[in-house]
Amino acid sequence: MKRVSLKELAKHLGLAEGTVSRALNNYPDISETTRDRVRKAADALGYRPNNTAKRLATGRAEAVAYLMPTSHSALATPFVAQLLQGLGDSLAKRGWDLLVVQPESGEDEVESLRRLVASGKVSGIVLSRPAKVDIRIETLKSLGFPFIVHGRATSADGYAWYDVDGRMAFADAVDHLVALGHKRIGFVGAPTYQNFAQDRFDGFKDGLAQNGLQFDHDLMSIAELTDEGGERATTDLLNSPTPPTAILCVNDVQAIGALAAIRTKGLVPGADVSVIGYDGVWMGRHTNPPLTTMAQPQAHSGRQLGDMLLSIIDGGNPQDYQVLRRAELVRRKSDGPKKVETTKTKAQSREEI
Amino acid sequence: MKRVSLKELAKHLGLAEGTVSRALNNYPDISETTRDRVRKAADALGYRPNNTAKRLATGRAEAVAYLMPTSHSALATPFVAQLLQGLGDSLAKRGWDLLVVQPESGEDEVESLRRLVASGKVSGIVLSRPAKVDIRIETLKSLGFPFIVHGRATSADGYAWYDVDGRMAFADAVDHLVALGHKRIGFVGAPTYQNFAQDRFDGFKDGLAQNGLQFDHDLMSIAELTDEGGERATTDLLNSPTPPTAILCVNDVQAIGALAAIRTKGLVPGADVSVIGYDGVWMGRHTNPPLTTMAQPQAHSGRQLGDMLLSIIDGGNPQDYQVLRRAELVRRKSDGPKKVETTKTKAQSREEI
DNA sequence: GTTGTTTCCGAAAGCGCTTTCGGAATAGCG
DNA sequence: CGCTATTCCGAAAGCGCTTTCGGAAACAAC
Repeated sequence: MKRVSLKELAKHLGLAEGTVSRALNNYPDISETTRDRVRKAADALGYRPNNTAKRLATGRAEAVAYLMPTSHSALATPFVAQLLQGLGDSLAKRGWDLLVVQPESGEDEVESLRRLVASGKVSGIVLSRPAKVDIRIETLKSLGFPFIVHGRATSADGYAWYDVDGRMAFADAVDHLVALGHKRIGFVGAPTYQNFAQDRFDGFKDGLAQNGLQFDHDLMSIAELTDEGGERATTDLLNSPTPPTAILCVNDVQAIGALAAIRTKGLVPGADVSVIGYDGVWMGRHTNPPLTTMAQPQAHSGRQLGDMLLSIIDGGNPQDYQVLRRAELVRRKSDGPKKVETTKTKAQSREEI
Repeated sequence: MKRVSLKELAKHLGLAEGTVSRALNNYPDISETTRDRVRKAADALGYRPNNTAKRLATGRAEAVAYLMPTSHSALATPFVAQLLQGLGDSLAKRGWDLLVVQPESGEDEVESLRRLVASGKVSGIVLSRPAKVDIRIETLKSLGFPFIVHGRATSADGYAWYDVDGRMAFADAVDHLVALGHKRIGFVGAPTYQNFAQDRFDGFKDGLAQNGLQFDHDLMSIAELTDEGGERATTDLLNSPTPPTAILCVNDVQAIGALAAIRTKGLVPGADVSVIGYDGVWMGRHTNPPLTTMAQPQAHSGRQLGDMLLSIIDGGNPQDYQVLRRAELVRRKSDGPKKVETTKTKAQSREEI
């Protein structure tokens, strides 16, 4: 199991180290015959180039880093496994490595980033969940270091990103709800320092506007991105004097909390009040009732991110690598037409009978 | 942003490269005074050692790899984000790197592993989801390469692992169900080439035995580890002439499918037939009804894995690093006492009144 | 047969750091 | 004050590979 070095290989072949190296790396100044000879011997002896040495010599890292989202909520990371898988696939085509790094706790995020690029350990970086104005993006931009963002900051210029259009999705969702007869549509949102939260909120307002509806501050509630958050926010909305008949949640996790809130209020989600989430998490199929949602196109996002980053590292212009995908409505059971009567008028009509 | 090298630092200080290196690495043959001087200058100039060069010189990789589970089912990877986070934390204490690698598709898994250890890119490996007899474990053992397994193979000797006792958990679950009056307990399992599936099945049988119950082949069904799998298997069980009154599922995802199967059969999970899952996935709180489950102690498993691996790399005996943790019952709403009467006898008893 | 081109390979200088070895300078001892 | 221990640092040889440069050999043209 002891490794064969280039030197040994060369000695074995009676060639110079440099020659063997060039042969293996397809330099044009090596004849086909010796190139063949070298290759044969190489895998006969089981030669494996030492990556570390290669990196030192070339200065190329042949690796990229994925920056883990810092949020400590485990719920915020349902997709990272898939994403890493896709990234890995993409990099594997070149034999590159994938590093997972997280900002050291307590350390300045930017300092940590600088260290990463300075370390020379990677030749590209994948960021996720950008803030509205994300200092990491600015840093990397000013450093001229290759990177790509999963998502977008408010300013989408001058760097590469892959995102799905949350704004459009929420506008679509409002359209859908309006088509079902809803007029009082609530919004359960997240703090908008994360850009996606802002985006989706903007989409919500777009949707209202294009349907001639007024934005009503009482119909919106901000909460953290957990089921409990969604539950609390929804409860608040429901307790208002003029509660919404439908609620849009900034993501599925919150939406699931919303369903719970509605049920504990003695109402039935989908009938009494509609709920639409966003993400398309697998679990939505099994909630009570199954969750209608704006589903992200998950497939291969990791691979695409990887391919794009690779192209940029190869010298591509980041501007040329910006892809926006679209979410689509997956109807399940948590949305439905607006009830024609409120409970109050229903009670009245019963009395009339 | 151009990096300062050791050489430059040395020149700046008027010392030799080697001296500076030794000073920074706390060699005893450097006086305190010059050590101080060096340190000060180092961070005044913003010196960052080049990891690649260091690795080449020392032969130490200062990195470990996490081998992604090969299963292509996205559902099989709900925990990897947390796990990676924990691993990262653990490694960060030493400034080590975390690589994520997946077997190149189509390539021999063992060959891929050998390549990884031969590459010298990492000094330790984390494996997950071992098969009953796992060739990767054998390979690494015979290579004498430091590694740790998340989970266990059938043979748990001669290597380090971190696992939660699925066998015990399922025996406990049977106890619980028996205490609730259930006698016909079904088992929805997974193909047993993965050791955890075997373990849990064994635990199920243990539980039956210690409660004086007979194992009945008709009460068990094997399916893939998805919700659909659980749904199909449960439907089969329910359609048998003598259906179970309670069902144990090998994991929560299947259990969620089981709930669906029960509902579509017109029965109510938790009342007509009890369901208990395993894992403790977050979503269980929001299923219909909320899922009772044997929850794994998730917290910090990644960090613990990392710490253990580090110890082994430092020369610890793998045998000394085997930790078995225990799952605990989280009661929600999908289990309940066995109905005292079947619908048939219920009818009879009514007549008697 | 001389000069000019190509073709193909050897030699050697790094890449940035570690680590062994030996020796100068200082200290300790009689 | 001379002699052996200590302390502290400089020098140099790598780690395994890449890449530039120059030149020998082979071929072409006149």
